[in-house]
Amino acid sequence: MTKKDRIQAARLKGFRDYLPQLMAARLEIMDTIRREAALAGFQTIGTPALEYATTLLGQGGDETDKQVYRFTDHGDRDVALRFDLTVPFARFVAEHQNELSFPFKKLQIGDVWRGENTQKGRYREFCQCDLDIIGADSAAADIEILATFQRILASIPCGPFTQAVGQRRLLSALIRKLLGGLDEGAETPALIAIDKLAKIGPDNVHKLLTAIPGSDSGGARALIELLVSKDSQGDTDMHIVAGELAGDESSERELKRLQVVLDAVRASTVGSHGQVRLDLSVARGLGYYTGIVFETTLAGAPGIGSISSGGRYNDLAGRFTSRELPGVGGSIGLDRLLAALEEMGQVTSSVAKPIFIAVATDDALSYACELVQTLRRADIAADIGMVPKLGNQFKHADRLGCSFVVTVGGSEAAARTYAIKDMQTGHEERDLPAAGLVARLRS
RNA sequence: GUGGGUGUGGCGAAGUGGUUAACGCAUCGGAUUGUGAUUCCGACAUUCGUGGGUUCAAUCCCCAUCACUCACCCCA
Repeated sequence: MTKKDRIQAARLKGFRDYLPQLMAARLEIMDTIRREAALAGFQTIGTPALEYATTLLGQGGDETDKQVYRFTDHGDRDVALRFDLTVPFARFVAEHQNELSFPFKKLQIGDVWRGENTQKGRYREFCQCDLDIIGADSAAADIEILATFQRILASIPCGPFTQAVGQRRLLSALIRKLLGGLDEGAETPALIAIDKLAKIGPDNVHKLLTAIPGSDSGGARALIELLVSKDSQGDTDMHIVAGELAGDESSERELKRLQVVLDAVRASTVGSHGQVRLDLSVARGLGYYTGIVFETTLAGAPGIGSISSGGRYNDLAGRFTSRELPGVGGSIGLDRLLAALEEMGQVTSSVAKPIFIAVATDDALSYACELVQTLRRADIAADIGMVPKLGNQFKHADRLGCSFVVTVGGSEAAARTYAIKDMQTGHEERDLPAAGLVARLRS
């Protein structure tokens, strides 16, 4: 085959390969998430990567619909790759509602696809880890979600992080109260503008707000003022918010519940290197949130943006069923988190290095295989030399990072002995009885 | 979709209008056919993203195109 005929080995933009080191770190994070989620009583589910396009489209607005990978399959069906895990979950719940018992706590880890432009920490194929509790509109459910995300991130070596918690209904109430008579449908742009407060600053947000039809400039100023003012802990000042919304019964209820939730999450995550911050300016663009919303950023990688986010939604499955199922949940962007860890130089994994069995002469192969199996049966990771020349086998063992190399040849096979070399010190012991190998390595 | 940047071997990277395109890392082979990481020797780009133009001559100049990348938008 000439060079011209060869196909250029290349990946699609936004799609990644994972070399062993990165993949090991990735799997370790997944393990942590699984472990913590299971400890908190979340059950793992799975859904297909491909769904009917009608299931997925029309949920997040035009912007997201445009990014959906959509095509016609071999049976002429209009299909699409899932864009997130939440919408397929809504379909899942509607379809299996009689087989689930509520409240249902769910974990789902899976890849999703978005055909948007790539950027640092943003890919077209990436893994999300979603935790949701569906079938309960309670402070307890909100607490479980926030606290579990806290615990998970605290178990990952990602350094200090901040979980900023907002409340969509309270924010809406403030917008209605202060911005005056907004036109129909003008609340969403107001939310989006406020969401940018931390990023573009008060003045720019004020410009955006006053550009919205029906909004009041002085009110916008007051709203921003209120959102920016923080109490001694760095939280949005609850007393000011309470004063502003006094007399509005439902807001007072929401406020009280929010206080309970924050107190409980803080109490249950004492000692974690993550902190919870009340920040009512956290709004999140997605339209379906109806209660708490949250966004998590790492202190060590601010440029990466949010690595975990979510909130409460009270009728997610409404498109599929008449049954009203309130839920709260969120997701961790595994690949974005990994990008952050890479940026911080924190990609580590503690995968056990195997004991390497080097085969000095061909007549020892069967004996070497026997030793390898003995080690593996004893739960000790073991690898075997597969290339000619002992030197090459040692070189390979060295590159794998093996601490010990066990060497066997014809004479060892006959005597059922082995030689073992400590790769750090270079010291080798010979003629040890094979029967003691497992015990020798455990010591 | 809009704006900026960059394209030289697996990776990093030098280079110049003119005969063989530095170097480093990685990889492979040997020195050393029962012992690695050190050392030494050797191999590894008919070619500088692609197409066209200028020129006696282009990796280097010009045009186009594509790819990648960063930012905006949106979001994990």
